[in-house]
This record gives sequence, C-alpha cells and structure tokens, in this order.
Amino acid sequence: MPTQTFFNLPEDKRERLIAGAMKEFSSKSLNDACISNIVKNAKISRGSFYQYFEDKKDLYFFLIGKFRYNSHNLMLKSFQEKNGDFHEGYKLFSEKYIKYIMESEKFGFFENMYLHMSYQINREVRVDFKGTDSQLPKAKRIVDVVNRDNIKVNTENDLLEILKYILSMLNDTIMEGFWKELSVKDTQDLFIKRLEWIIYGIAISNKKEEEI
Amino acid sequence: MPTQTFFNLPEDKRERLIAGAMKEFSSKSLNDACISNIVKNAKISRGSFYQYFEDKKDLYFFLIGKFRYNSHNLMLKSFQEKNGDFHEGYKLFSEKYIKYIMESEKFGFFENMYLHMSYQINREVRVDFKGTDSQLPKAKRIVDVVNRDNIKVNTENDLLEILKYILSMLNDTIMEGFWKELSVKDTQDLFIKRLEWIIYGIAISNKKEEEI
DNA sequence: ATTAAATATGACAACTTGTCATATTATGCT
DNA sequence: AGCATAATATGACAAGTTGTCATATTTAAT
Repeated sequence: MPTQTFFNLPEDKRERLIAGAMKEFSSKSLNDACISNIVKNAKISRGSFYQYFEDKKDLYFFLIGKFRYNSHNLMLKSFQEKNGDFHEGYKLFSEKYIKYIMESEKFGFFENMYLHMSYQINREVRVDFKGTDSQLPKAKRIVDVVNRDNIKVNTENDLLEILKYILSMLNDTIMEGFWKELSVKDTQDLFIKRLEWIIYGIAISNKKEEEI
Repeated sequence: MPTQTFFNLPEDKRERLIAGAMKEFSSKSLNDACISNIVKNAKISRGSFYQYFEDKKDLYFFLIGKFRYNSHNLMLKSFQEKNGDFHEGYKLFSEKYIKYIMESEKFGFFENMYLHMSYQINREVRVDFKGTDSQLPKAKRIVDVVNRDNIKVNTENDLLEILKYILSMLNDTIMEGFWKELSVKDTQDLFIKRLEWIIYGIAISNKKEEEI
C-alpha cells in the first residue's frame, strides 16, 4: 500500500509517477521493470520513491487495483440483465470483461500482467463475491442475483466455489489469449466453450446424475 | 538448452552444479534466485556458468525438464488401467501426479515453481498428448487410450482440447494447494470435485443436451 | 518569526549480471 | 615424444540495480 504521503502529493506529481510507472510496466514485466526507469520517467528523485512505496511490487499491486475492472459490479449487472441465468449471465460478463481487458488503452500493461501472472497476481484480480467492497448500501452480493434453480448447488458456499473457479478459468483463458495472440472474439469463444463444458458437462448424460 | 560443454562435463562437476542450483531454487523463486549463489554453492567459477547456460532461466527450465514427472507415461498407464474411462482414468492420474509433486523430496523446488508459475512455466510442465516425445516404438498416444463412448467429443481434436484444459486445471489446483498449504488429500479432493463439475456439468440435466 | 514536523534529494554501499582477455587443459597429428 | 590447435576455466571488470541515510528544503503551527 502506498503511504499517506503519496496520497497527499500534489495531483500533478502523483499523476507523473503513475504515468511513469505505467510506461515502464507496459513494456516490461514486473520483474524486468526497474525503479530507476520509473523515477527517470516521472522525474522524481529516487529517495522520494521510497517515501511513497515500499518497493516495486507495492507500486505494481497499487496499479493493478487502480486500473482493474470493477468486475464485481459488472458481474452483478450481467446476472441481473439475464434474470440470474447462470449460463447467459456469465457469458455476458465474460464478453464484456474480456473486451475491456484486451481493448483497453492499457493493453501493454494487462498483457504483461497476464503473461507473467502468478498465483499472487491472480489474487489481485479476483472479484469480491461475498462482497461489498464499496460501502454503498445498494451493493448486492453476487450470490443473491444468481438463479440457483437450474444448477446443482445446495449451499451458498457451493455456488461461491463454482463462481470463483470459473473466474479463475476466465483469467487463465485471457492469459492464453495474450500468449497465443488471439483476437478478442477468439478469446471470448474459447472461454464460452469451456464455460459450456463446465455447465453442461462433457459426459453423455444419465451416466451419473448427481444428487440434486 | 545447456550447451554440449555442460553434458561433456565430468559427472561430479555437473552434479555439483545441479545440486547447487536446486539448493538455490528450493528456497527462492526463479526471480529471487541468483547465479552468484548458485556458482558459490557449486564451487565453480562464474565464467564457467556462462559456458554451460545462457542465463538463469536456461538453467531453470533445464531443471524443470529434468525433474518433472513423466506425466505422459503416467497418464497412459492410468487410462489403460481404468479401461479408458475418462473419469476414473483422469482421477487416478491426478492422484498419483499430485502425490508425486507434493511429496517429492524436491518439495521446495516444486513449491516455488507452482507459486510463481506463469504461462511460460506452465508450458514447461505440459504433457505431450499427441505424442511420442520418446522415440520408443511402443509409445502410444493418449488420445488412443481414452474411451470416447461416454463423452461428448466428435473429433480427436475435441478430445485433445479437453485433455489439455483439464491438465491446466490440475496445475492450477496444485498451485492453489501450495498457496493455501493444503494437504495432498485436500488438493486431490479439490481437483476431483472440479473434474466432476467438468465431466457431469453443474447444470441440472436436460436443460440443454448438446448434440452428440 | 521561530520551531518542529514533513518531505525531498542524490550520493553511496552492497549487490547483480554478462563479458572478455588470459590461463589452463585436452586432443590430434607427425 | 613434441607441437599445434581446439576446448575449457577463470576472476576481474564495467554497467547496472536496489534500498538507505545524512542532509537540505518545504510546510505547518504557535
């Protein structure tokens, strides 16, 4: 987390630092990027940098948090728009999500992020499912807007696990999209294919029907 | 790839280098590890290192290749033992695979590998599905030992895609296991739960039965 | 105006990496 | 054997990085 000093900074200087960092992280991975370049880009002194951030990672995770899609809201809206239908809702969410990431003006940043995504980074782009990150009273929980009638879940926790798992699959698919330089459309299609495997199963039916 | 010089080395020296590197990579990630320590561990000169390997990554990927499970053979055997049954075969494979990784004396190495696994590293632990990596004439293709009667695949390519996807899911699950410090058993169970989602689907049946 | 707190700065030690001229060892040939 | 040539080994080195710290500057508070 950045220090309070960073947030107290005159906007001009703060933005310069952010821009300088984004420039560096757009062409390099977290590991290849270096603070020397960032402070050079931003025209601030090296000593100052360490007054704002603990280290390179600290800054990087701050930027991820700053620029990541508000996927919680997007997911809520998507499920609501599709009346809670699992398949349609997740599909709509994924299409918008993928489009946002892969057509962003921050393409380079996201590309490097996904190509070098480890479990630690993965956690940073997770959705707050239970949640109410934002203190808005209207904020709803995603588990409340998903219609459970058509899916094999008993408890809220089952649903949560599935939602989380599919989200991690979505991120993996985006990673694959960047790696193989797939188009937005192809990445979306790849995700949807996998989503359908998970929803409808790959087994030919009635071999084993899970207890409902 | 290591140079020929490396393979020409007297076994003693070569093993010293490998051991020195494993020591470093067992307590540090690829990025935190440094060549200085490795050559110090191995008691070889810095200059020599660069005669064998291009850089740290080159050595790292060599080690992954050297110590990774021969998953191709394990998968073949597992499916054969279960008469090609998709569910049972993959389950058996995953149980042995997870056990190997998580109970290996190279635990630290694998732990760091999984915790910092990016797409590039992920590729290194993939199975050669089509494959006959080994030139052994007996080597069979995995797609030939899977019984397709109970699964919704039309083409060999469909099957390949599903096999690959589930393998990447397996690796993600192992990653999660390391991150959350799950036991071998819990990691196996987590994988199997997800495997069953994919095989039997999470939808309550006959909502949409895919074309066979 | 004076003092204390907050912020800024760049020189610095400690550490990396990859290279290269030089030294050593091995190999092949007569 | 003796000599030439190729292969291998070595550590000093330039160039780069990181995080710190004593010092300078700015801001705020009385």
